Amino acid sequence: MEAVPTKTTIREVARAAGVGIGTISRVLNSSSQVSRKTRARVLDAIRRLGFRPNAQARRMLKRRAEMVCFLLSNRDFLHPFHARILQGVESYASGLKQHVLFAALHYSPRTPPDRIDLPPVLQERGLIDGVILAGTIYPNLLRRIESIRMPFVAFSNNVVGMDDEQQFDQVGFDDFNGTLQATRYLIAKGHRQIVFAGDVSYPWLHRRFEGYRQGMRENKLNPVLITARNPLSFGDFGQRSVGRILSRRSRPTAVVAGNDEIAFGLWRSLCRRGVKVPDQISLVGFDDREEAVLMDPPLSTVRVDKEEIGETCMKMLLERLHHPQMAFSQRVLPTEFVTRGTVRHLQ
Amino acid sequence: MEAVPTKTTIREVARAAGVGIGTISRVLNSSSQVSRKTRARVLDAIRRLGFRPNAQARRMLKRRAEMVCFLLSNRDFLHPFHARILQGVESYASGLKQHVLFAALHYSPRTPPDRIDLPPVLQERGLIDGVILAGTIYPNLLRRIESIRMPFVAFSNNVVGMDDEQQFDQVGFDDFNGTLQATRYLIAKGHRQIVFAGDVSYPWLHRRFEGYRQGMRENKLNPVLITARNPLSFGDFGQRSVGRILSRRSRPTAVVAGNDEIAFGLWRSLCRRGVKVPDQISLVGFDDREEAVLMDPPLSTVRVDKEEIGETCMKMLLERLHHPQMAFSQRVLPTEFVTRGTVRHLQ
DNA sequence: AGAAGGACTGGAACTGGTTCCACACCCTAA
DNA sequence: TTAGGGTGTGGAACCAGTTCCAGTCCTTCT
Repeated sequence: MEAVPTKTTIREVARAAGVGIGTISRVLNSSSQVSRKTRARVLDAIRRLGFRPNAQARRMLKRRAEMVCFLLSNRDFLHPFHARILQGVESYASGLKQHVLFAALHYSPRTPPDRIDLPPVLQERGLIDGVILAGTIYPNLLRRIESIRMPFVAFSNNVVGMDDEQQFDQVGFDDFNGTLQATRYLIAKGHRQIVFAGDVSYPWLHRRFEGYRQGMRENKLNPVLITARNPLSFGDFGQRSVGRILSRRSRPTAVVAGNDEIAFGLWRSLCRRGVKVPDQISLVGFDDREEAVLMDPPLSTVRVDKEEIGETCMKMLLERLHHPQMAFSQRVLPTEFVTRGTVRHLQ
Repeated sequence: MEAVPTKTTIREVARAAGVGIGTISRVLNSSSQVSRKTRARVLDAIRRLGFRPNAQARRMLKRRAEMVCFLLSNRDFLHPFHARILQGVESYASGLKQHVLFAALHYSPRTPPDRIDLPPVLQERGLIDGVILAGTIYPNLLRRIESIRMPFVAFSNNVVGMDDEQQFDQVGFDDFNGTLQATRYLIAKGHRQIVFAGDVSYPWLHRRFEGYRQGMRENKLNPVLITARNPLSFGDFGQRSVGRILSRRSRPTAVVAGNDEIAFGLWRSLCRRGVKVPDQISLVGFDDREEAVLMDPPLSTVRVDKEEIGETCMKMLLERLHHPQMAFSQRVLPTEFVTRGTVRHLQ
């Protein structure tokens, strides 16, 4: 930590150690053979001069930025779900001496691909090796990223409007089996009148609804979908749906909410009407957001390992970078129903 | 978007446009004079060849990475507060074509500075121009960052254990005036028995307590501090404090919570005991986290503009980079009490 | 007409690493 | 004794930009 000259180059180190520049490079990359004596001399010179190699120069030659971009689309803030994915990406990346650039983007699903104004990171060449797409992803963005030949991996649960099985690397979690498990659990606890609350125009909520439906069907029960028109938000949707749920002829004993925000909205509205959860009605959510534990009683919900999603995205992107010709892969991570306090055992 | 040759250099563009390489560079940097005709020819060649300049090469020459690191310390997850600061940093940065690298770090306040294992980003030279420190900051980390001569700006509210007015660039918000305003508001609404709940061994909670105390004193009221031993978390602290608050001889009519998490814990425990907020007791928080609006009734609290903190950090860091010799500056951003539903007008 | 000045342009030199070829040296085998 | 192979080393060439100096050309002034 003594007087560190602002810049030292390998040439100066070479002079100080009385060796050639190639040798310095070899020592730095701890690769090919350098004799024990020479290596020691070089390391000593490096220490004396406080030399730190210039990362930019190496990157230029290596044609690797050792950096990926985490691109969050169409979210006005980095909410806990995506924040944890980012955290997963970063912690895995830093172990491999890879860096993670954070960028945000707002675009409309109707903008033509080549008119999407990508963040500066993606406009320059060589700055990053690849992109991890998070947030809501529409086909035009994917096409745009493809057009600049940027390798990418998408967090697939929020992909919207992809006609058929479009081919790209993706990582997601299992919406279908999450609600299937939750529904089976409710049925095992004696529930028969179970409704699903959620706007199924969102593909991920639709998949969750399908899981619920499967659970109902395999038990010869009648699936019921509750939707509201023009909700302001998921929470608002939950609050508005309560009336329609309670007023059904045969009153449901349990609700499968499309996500935790909806569950929260339902719960709040139920509280206000004096309907006790879980005594009078049971409730399960999906996502296991922080709020799930804040509710009283804490919400039984479907857990998703967000860090693992991030880690898997990063892992897959690195594979893609090393094998550009590799076939596309799609990982679906398992989800797990967690029992807390909002489901009552009937009978 | 036709066939884009993987790599094109300015020399090829120069050849295609029939000009010299210097001219290409001048056009790219839109700086010095290039005749209208030449510029058009060059731009056309760039478009035809699908040329995108190599960012690494420019960075190397310019000796600027145009990149800063957002370093989050000692948080096991990027919670909404810091996530929004990051978002503020990024949105301001991207307007200036600066990039933001996300990195996390865990360290103990007792590790000697030179033993702190910095993330890879900070170990290489030239990768980033400076650092924005967020999360909990102890003196040893600051010393470490100084020792590698890395310009930095710290988000100062969570700085812990800085003996005297140590000199460095910092941005924070006004803890003192936040609770002062909140306390004055409560007093204006007729409250006299007001207590403060929070563990004041955290410097920021201590400052908030001082603001509360000031508010009480200037109205000749007696400040009361409620603390609990060994809480697991702020939420837990809130829950545990309720007993001590309610059992006071002259029962308080209002509680100033050290932060929203404590307020949430208090509220929950009050609900359980059947004590109505705000009918039987008023409650105010601090931070304006998302949860504040989820509570029922929504929490009156002190708002902090997190995006603005991020933006100011970035702005200050850029100034520091342009004027390395400039005197250190400390910005304190204002806070604002927001009225929602948890304060009752007495009398 | 000639000089002076400004606008524009070409390209060599440069940045700070990596790569690779040539070469020195030593040891062993023929 | 000489050829041959392996190990270790020096440094030119390179990457893809920027910088800057010198030179051309065209005005404008004297």
